Amino acid sequence: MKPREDITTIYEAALGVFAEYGFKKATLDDIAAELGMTKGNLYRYAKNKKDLYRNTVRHAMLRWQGRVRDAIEREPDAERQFHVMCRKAVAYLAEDDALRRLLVRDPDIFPMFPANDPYADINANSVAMIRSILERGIAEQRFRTVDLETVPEIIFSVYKMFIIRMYIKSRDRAQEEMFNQMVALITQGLFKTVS
Amino acid sequence: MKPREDITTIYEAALGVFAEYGFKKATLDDIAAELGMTKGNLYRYAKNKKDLYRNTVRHAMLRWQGRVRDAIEREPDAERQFHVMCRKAVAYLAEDDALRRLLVRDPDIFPMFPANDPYADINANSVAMIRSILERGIAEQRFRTVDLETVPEIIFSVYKMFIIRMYIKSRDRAQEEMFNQMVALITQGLFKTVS
DNA sequence: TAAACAAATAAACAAAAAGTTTATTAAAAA
DNA sequence: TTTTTAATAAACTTTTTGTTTATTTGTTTA
Repeated sequence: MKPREDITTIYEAALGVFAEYGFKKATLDDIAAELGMTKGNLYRYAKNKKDLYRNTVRHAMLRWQGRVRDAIEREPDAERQFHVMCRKAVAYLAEDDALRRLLVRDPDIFPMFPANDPYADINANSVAMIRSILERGIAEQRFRTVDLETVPEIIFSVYKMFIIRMYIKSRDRAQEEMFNQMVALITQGLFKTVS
Repeated sequence: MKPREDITTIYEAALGVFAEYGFKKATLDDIAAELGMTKGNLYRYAKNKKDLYRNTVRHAMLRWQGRVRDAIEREPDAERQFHVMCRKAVAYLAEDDALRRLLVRDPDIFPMFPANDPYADINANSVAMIRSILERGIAEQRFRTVDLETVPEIIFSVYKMFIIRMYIKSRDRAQEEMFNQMVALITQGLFKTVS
């Protein structure tokens, strides 16, 4: 059988087109042309346009999340991990023009109300990542004891909100200042010794 | 009767939408929404979509041309006029993001072959402007005597080509250097005393 | 105030475009 | 060669979009 096109290249092409035109104005013909194939063939990789879009966003978000995860893996303690996580998450998003454009356009990616969040599983991973850092910090007696059910969720929500604010209103010095202050605030509330 | 919407605001809105999406992906609904009216009403201002597009481009080009004309009007002699014309034409285009985007997207605006040029009359004005500068320079005995039938056309064509090159391939230092050299070359060929 | 007029809308219509399905072709592996 | 399936091309369906038309709304003016 003819070797199947790597699904990642499909998502990469789709990401570019969706980011450029938005979901509505992007057509399957555009994406197929980008890939040098016909639109009918796209239906071997996704069951419809909406599905292709969702999986494309999912792919980009997972890559983003993966990069953050990789970055914190090498850090020696929970305090460093927390710090690096906060910094790298924005830094990597800043590098990914396409994902950023989608994030600004599509309110479903980071919804204000998490009910029916199409990317709930991915966001759950992020919350889990935060929780495991907190767990470790508490176990090592570097963090204050906090409720591991609610606090990771809250931290994630606040972080999400700031990212949206930073990019929907064009990123400027004032926004970054607020972001830094927010991270400092969370950090101070969390760490036993403020570093 | 209800006062008619100023045609300039129509063109301004249309310019923004056409520049953002391109002719094909821009819809009359988009433009009407931008103006806070319904698409049907647009047919009081243009006889169809293509016509609206043409007039929109025409409007933007005339404004561009007008600014250049204003800039050279105050200059004291033909040499200064020629110099300012060359400089201001690129400078004003650099300021007009929307027109620049259209110019890059739509090969009909500055066609390689002038036959069936939809903006022939506007471009003719530019040629005429160049010709009048040359006439004046020759009359004042500051320019060499050149053929006023062909030389203005040639200068305009060369200039056009450089503008297209500068913006289709992203504008960079090397491109600007070439542009400067071209202007210098024409100037040296034209002026009796090189300034 | 009422008639006249034009601008704007909303809805209808036609044509084009875009999403989806299917029959067929072609290319690779067994 | 046979089998398998990726890919295509074309058919089909639905939606969108360009265009027209009947109606409404708001101004002017007689």
